[in-house]
Amino acid sequence: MGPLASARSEVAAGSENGSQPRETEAAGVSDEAIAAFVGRVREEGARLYRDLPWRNTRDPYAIWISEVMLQQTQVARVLTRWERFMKRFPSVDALSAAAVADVVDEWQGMGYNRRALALKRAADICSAEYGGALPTGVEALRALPGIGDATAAGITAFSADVPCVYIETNVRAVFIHEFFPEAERVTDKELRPLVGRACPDEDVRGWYYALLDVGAHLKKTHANPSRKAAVYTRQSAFEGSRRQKRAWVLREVMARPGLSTAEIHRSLNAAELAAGRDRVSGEELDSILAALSKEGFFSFADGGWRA
DNA sequence: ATCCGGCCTG
DNA sequence: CAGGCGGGAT
Repeated sequence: MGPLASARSEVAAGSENGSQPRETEAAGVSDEAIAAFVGRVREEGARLYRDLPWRNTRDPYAIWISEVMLQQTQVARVLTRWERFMKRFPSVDALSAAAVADVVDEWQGMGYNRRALALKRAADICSAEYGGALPTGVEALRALPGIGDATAAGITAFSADVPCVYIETNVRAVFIHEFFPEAERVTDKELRPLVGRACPDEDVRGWYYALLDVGAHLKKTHANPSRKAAVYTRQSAFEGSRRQKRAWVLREVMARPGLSTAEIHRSLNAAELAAGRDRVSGEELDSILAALSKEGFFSFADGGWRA
């Protein structure tokens, strides 16, 4: 029995449950249909293959960094940053030895700065507990900060070629397009058995590259099928948002360590006014500083904020 | 405006 | 389960 036995039997069991509304649409998919689908994706994936730099390594660390960067950041931007990051922090131990501020600094421009903190924390754990290597297996990876189901499976598939259920937006797009064409809302719980059944025992890495490439292509030629995923949510506007101010405050403190709250408030208001927006209340700035401080980006000492 | 090879917290 | 979290490319 391979590691996906549970996913496979889940489907077998699910097919006897006629009360689920979508059984007729997807869970009743035959093994032959899955095999045909796999063949088509493999074929189209070969034509659409993207030779991305992080695909030319099996180093779990390098792949981990790429997977975290690719969490909600598009390939085109990661392409401009992955090698630079790898050069500056070439290994788990190098990342662990670095200062938090340097990791956050390197991350600037990637978005979702929390990922940099999680990366650094996970590196510390790996350095201390796993001798500077990443743990193996989805479970152990999943336990590290910043690594969820998708990233754990991605690292496992791409570095170890071990069968696993890797579900992210491109994979969702392909499976929804193929198996849930009429559905309005598809949950990962519904996708998981199918993704598990489709995953091969060998060349897992090639299989998921094909899925990613076909999914990315699908979104260019069709309305994004991932929009029908239950987890799909649209984000509120960035311009003028708290998130924008928060990112601005972090950059400001990184650039000019030791700033007082009042000084940050003054320059933030200047920036907001220059952008044609209202002043920011002291309460909002305090709240932002408290959040950034609590999350570990920086702290207050000697009258100023610094990383 | 849309959306990105998601994760974490309440 | 909902909401917060970046910022650039198209």
